[in-house]
Amino acid sequence: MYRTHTCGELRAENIGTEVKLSGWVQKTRELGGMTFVDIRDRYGITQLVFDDSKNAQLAENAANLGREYVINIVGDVIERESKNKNIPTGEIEILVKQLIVLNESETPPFTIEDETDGGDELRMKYRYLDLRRSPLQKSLKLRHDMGIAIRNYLHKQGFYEIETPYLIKSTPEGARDFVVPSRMNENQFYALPQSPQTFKQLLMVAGYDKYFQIVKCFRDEDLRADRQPEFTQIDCEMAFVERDDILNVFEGLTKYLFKEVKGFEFEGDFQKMPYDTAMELYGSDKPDIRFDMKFVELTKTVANSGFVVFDSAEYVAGITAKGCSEYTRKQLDALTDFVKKPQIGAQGLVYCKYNEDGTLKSSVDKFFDADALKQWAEVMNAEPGDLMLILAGNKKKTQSALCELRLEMGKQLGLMNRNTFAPLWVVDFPLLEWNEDSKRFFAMHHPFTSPKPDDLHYFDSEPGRMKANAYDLVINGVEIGGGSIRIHDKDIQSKMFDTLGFSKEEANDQFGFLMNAFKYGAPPHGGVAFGFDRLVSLFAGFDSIRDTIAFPKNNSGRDVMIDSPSFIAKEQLDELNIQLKAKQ
RNA sequence: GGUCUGGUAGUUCAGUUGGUUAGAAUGCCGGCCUGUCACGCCGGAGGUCGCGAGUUCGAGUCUCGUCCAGACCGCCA
Repeated sequence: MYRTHTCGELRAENIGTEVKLSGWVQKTRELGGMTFVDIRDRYGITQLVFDDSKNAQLAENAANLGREYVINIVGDVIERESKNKNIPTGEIEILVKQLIVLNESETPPFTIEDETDGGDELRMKYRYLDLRRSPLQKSLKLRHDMGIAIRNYLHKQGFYEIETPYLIKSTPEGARDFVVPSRMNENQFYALPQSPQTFKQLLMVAGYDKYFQIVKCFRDEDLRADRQPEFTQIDCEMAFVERDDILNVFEGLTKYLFKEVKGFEFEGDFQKMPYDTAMELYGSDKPDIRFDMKFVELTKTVANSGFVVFDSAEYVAGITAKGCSEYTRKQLDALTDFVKKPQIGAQGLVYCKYNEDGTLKSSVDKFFDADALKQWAEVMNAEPGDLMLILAGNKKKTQSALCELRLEMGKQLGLMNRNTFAPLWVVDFPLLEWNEDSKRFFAMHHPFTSPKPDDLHYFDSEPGRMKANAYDLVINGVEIGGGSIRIHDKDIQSKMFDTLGFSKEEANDQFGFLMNAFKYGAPPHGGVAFGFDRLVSLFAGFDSIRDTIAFPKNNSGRDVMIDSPSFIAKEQLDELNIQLKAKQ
């Protein structure tokens, strides 16, 4: 037996008992005749004490312990002479009688402490050491707790967790597939699933009308702080439901998680906002509604002034930053530089200060007199003390630039509190997106998404006008997940493939199994998938999802600890009948 | 595919206009220290300035290339 207790549980009431502990050496503090050693496991830290005058050999052995040695001790719990109120075990210490070194350790390349001195690169290379640190252990515990809560909730609601295969079939739509060669089927490849989409629909056809799975998905696309090549979804599907049945269940799940795991309760129902409204008011399909600062369109208000930037613009809109009329020239220049960054892409920024004394000062006074500016203020709901920031140009680009500016102002004004949670459902997405390069429509969500029934008649006349019965859950400007009511009618599905430019043969080749299934009584169904990693990082207050994952990959999709991906032996390639091509 | 930022001691960083032997903190090693808990004090070791070219009398510093890491744009149904 290695231990009678963990390193985090001994308290004053244990004084006088003999205990056995195992753990890692956090730190040794030698004070001449006396040595203190902190022993750590995932439950906490306990102080060991060695007294030279009582056992000189033992004290010397203790003094020779290095950081991260794995040790096993037997000793008596005693009351500390000087207590430490900062840690739960601070009232007691262990007077050690026996010390066994279970394993020595090299000095780790960074300190195993809450605030480590290690940089990201090093921490990733030695991830198993990084994972010893308490913030990471808390993060993985949070992830575990959330997983359990999700399973409990959905189980109680009558859902079955059903596994679906990882080795599936490559399909042309959507993200790039990760591909796996098949040895037994020469020159053929499996693909790893981008999501279990078609399988969960087949489970609906099979009559498992409430399905879920906490499941890995794989997409071979470029990465970001909140994107990994393999990530985890809470994947769900229900049959005999309409949109609001699904929203209710998963709004319920979201509220349950916040309450169980964070002790946070939402008031009332989540807002439902049509996509068009989200774009108009926030310039984004995932608006951060922790703060207001909505867009106000000014295209008509500012028309025909002689200011060519506005006059020639398809779209002019602005936001009102409360209490910012005192912004200095330097701050305004910085905002202008911000919107002109290539990533933001605006040509310039027009501002108008509504001064405390009621006067108005804009960067375009040459073209607009006081009355005109007053009218801006009225339309934009600005009051003395406020600052109006206005962008103009192509509608789509200007909306997205103004969205970035709004978020930047929210950041500068401290309106994006990590402990505030503002959820909403964005609904009624466009069904299709026109792609200019390939001159064809793409499904905005995926090709199995049902059009809104009222829009079905546009299929032949104006497909681009159709709205989808699709929805996203957005919290604090993060897309937590989304879903849709699916097409369950083989004729509509076939029409959808037509519109997406699939020939009958292609559709049959790629998705024939689904169309076939739909011939045998497919129930109306729909579902949702939440990004589990993102949800955990939102709960943990992280900017990146990486520290919610035990072994994440870096920016380039590499695991720097195991050094993957890697080359494989020629024999392996031969067996797979694969020949590598030299890079051009 | 693109834009930007960074790479100097085990680690985190500083390093001026291109100029003597590249510094600090921390960690590590040795010594002292009986109530520390960021222990303290004294001493010591520790450097391919990412890599390769170039400019120069002289490059950590300037130029070009390249590799690595991070953030973002494109991309991610």
